[in-house]
Amino acid sequence: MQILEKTLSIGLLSTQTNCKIETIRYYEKIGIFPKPPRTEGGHRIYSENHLKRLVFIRRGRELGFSLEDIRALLKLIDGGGHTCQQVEAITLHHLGNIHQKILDLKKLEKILAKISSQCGGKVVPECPILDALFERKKIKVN
Amino acid sequence: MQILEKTLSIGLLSTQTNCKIETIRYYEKIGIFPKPPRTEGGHRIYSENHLKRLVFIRRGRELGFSLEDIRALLKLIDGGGHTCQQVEAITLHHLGNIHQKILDLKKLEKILAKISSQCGGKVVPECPILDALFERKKIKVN
DNA sequence: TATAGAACCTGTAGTAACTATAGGTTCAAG
DNA sequence: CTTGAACCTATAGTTACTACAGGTTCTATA
Repeated sequence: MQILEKTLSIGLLSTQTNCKIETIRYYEKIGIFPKPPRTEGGHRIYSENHLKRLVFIRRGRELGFSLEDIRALLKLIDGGGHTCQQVEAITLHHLGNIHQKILDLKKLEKILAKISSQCGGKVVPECPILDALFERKKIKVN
Repeated sequence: MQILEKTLSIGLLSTQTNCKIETIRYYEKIGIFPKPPRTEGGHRIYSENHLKRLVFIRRGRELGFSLEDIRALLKLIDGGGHTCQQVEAITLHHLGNIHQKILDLKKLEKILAKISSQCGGKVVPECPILDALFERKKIKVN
């Protein structure tokens, strides 16, 4: 009884993971994705394990983790003896970043909305937005 | 009666605008900031007008405008016959982008917070965060 | 089995908005 | 006149890909 493992060409892996072929090769080049075996002619042959790992990477990217974050997570996984707390730490750090970014953007939104609302639509060079941009000091938001 | 205009070295311009020297030279290279006259030895000499324009660019960047947005705004200004509405259009477009980004990040925050909250701190490879990352389908957020 | 063309290969350059470095020149103060 | 701070150019690095160009291999059909 022979065990036949399912294999995938790079094109198939690409469509299954929604990850462009160039990106897969890029991941391989920067060492976040393992080099697969090749056919005689040099085409890459992937296994189910490769697929799983690429899904992990793409999912992490979707969730806004940097490739370095993901590299760290994969290292934990590969190491084997990882704690859930170690993983949580990376995640919480990332969450903090996201939260800060949201705050910054909200502030920005307020400022822009404020100066934009003063816009009268004049034809002459009298524009509160431009004035605000020429101002060196920051605009106060309440 | 002689008119003496105030001039600035690149270092002074840099400190006054909080913009690194390299960045100033970069802006010049990509054509968003005008080439200034030089001393005999080749050092750049800036005027008050340069200062004003650089403040404008930096302020725009602080507000999250892309350099291309800023280029467009400057073109309007330089053209002279710009409408406040044209300026508003660019701003509103930018505001839309910001708003979308906030929504995306909030969604992300929710997902991450959710999977992270399930974390028990186990030592063994049983971690809801990693499980979530290995999942191909998206996590539902209420 | 021959062949056409789809799929793959490598290597390089481009994207945004800077930052950093190397190796050299000019300026200003003492 | 000398010293060293400030300046100069040109190039490469950053993040996470994407997009070529120019060539080779695989596979399906006649």
